[in-house]
Amino acid sequence: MIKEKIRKKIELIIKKLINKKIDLDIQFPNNSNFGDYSTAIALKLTKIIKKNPLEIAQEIVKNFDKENDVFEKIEIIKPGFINFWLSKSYLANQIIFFAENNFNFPKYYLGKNKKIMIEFAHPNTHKLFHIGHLRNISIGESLVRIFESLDNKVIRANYQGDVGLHIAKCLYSVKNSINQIKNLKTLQEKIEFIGKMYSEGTKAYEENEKSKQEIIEINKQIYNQDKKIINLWKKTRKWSLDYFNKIYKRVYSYFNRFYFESEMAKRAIEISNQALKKNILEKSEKAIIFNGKKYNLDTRVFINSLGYPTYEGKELALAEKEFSEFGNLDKNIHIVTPEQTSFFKVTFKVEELINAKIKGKQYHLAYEWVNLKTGKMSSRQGNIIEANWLIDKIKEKIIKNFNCDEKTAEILAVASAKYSFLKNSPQTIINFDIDESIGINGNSAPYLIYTYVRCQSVLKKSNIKFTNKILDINNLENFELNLLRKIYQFSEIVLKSAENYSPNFIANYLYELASDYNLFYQKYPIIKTEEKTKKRRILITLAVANIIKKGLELLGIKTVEKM
RNA sequence: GCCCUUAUAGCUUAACGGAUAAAGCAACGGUCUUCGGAACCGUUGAUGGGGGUUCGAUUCCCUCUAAGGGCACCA
Repeated sequence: MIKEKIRKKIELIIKKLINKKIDLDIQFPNNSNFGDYSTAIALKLTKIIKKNPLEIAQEIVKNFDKENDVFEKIEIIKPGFINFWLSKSYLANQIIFFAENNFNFPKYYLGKNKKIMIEFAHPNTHKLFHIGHLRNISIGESLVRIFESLDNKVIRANYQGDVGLHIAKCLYSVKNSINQIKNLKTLQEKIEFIGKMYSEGTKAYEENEKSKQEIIEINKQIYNQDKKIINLWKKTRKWSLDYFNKIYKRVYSYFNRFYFESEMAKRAIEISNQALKKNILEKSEKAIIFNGKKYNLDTRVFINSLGYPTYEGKELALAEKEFSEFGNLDKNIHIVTPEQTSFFKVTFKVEELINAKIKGKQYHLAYEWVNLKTGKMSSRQGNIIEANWLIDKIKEKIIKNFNCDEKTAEILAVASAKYSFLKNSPQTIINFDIDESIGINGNSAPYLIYTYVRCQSVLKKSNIKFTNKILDINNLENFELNLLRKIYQFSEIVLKSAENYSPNFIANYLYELASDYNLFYQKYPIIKTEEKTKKRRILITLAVANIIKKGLELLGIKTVEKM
């Protein structure tokens, strides 16, 4: 990585100047007039070295070994920026790698075992898989692929809630409508049925004291795997899981390990009691709690006064399994909404008090909600947007607007939905509007895929056989040079996405790359030009196509060859 | 009451303490005898208010306003 190279060289120079280590920022400037890499280190050093920043910059540049071939020039600009320009020949060589589908991804590990777990999706059974889950699974799937591309072993985990009051509410209503079950034919009908049962159960719970008591009783029965409810629970639970599996398949995800809340209860109680003996947890009003005051954290209940484990208690059992089933993990990334921040701070603390080895390895990636412009989604209000429904809707729109076949429309619809979530940072709340939010023009997946298809078409028509791939850098147009410089950045953008747990850097990079290519395509002939130029432009086209395909793959998005 | 987020153009969003705040949608105007027009170009338009730190703040700190979330037996 050239970035690291520059960093090390400057660090050495600075060490000689002031004998101190300094935080160096080296970046891709957002304006291409400022070179391929840029640093403001001279400006920062003015405090330490009492000199004019321009003088400091000159001192650094004077001692910087340019290695002839790699750097073309190094400029010092106005207040004290140092801008590095890569040479055309160096860029040309790099582009050949991309044209050969060799992306030179750096290795980036979150620890010495090179093994991480990403825990994502986690829908609750007996409920719909909605667009919030779709955002979650899109982010999770993408991060898995990004970390794998940087040479990590990634374990895909999914923690699904299959016990709890929401299920008791649902089953309460199911019991009252038990004779309807035999009329349910398709999986879709079954899912709609339990959805309806859930909202009826919720209503009964709130409006009728007797129903409420019954639901609480059912909840206990589920925990105890009571014969009175177990078969109905198993049956309806299976419907949900089948439905989830269909969705996972539809969006190209799979998991190495499904965890279920129902498998945690017993162990949760044991671990909590052990922690109680060690004074990590304490007893209060018949419950077992963690007193967070000492650590400036919230106080939370792990075992309730009836002796049942809460979500917190079960999390201890989950962590134990996760950290023991796959060898030594370096990091466990939980992709969960921010309202759980307090919950995770507390459970992480308790877990590391129980087992010091876990310390620092748990990470809560707080991704935000998808809200509706009309308000927050809530199953009680019945304004949930289901993931499948959304994808179907986009699919219809694509078929209507572009007149393409069903198979292509399916790929484009899934791509559009995922991309529209992934192009945003995970930490921003998305205010969702069905017509505006899922783009099929502009900065959208179909635009990227279209660009890819266009490249493929050019490549097919060009009909060039390369004996050896050499990119001729004579008479380079500025548009081409800009493209070379953009192409060059790909591997480092992937690294940046990993470092920040943010697939959106890749998404936005791909969009810029595709825009640059389309502009170039518009302005210059690729095939209808003299031989050397043609070969060069074909190589650029090949590199762009490969990067779009690979980049989308890292986002968990499929491409098509024709559309 | 205490704690945590968030506030960027009409709307939805980008921006790693840096250089002229970047796009899409919407609106308006243009490019077409094309290597795929699902494209390309142009115009209008923004950092909630007030302080501070810094050579430099959308980014860090304080404060006000507004919105969201969390703080013992829900998940």
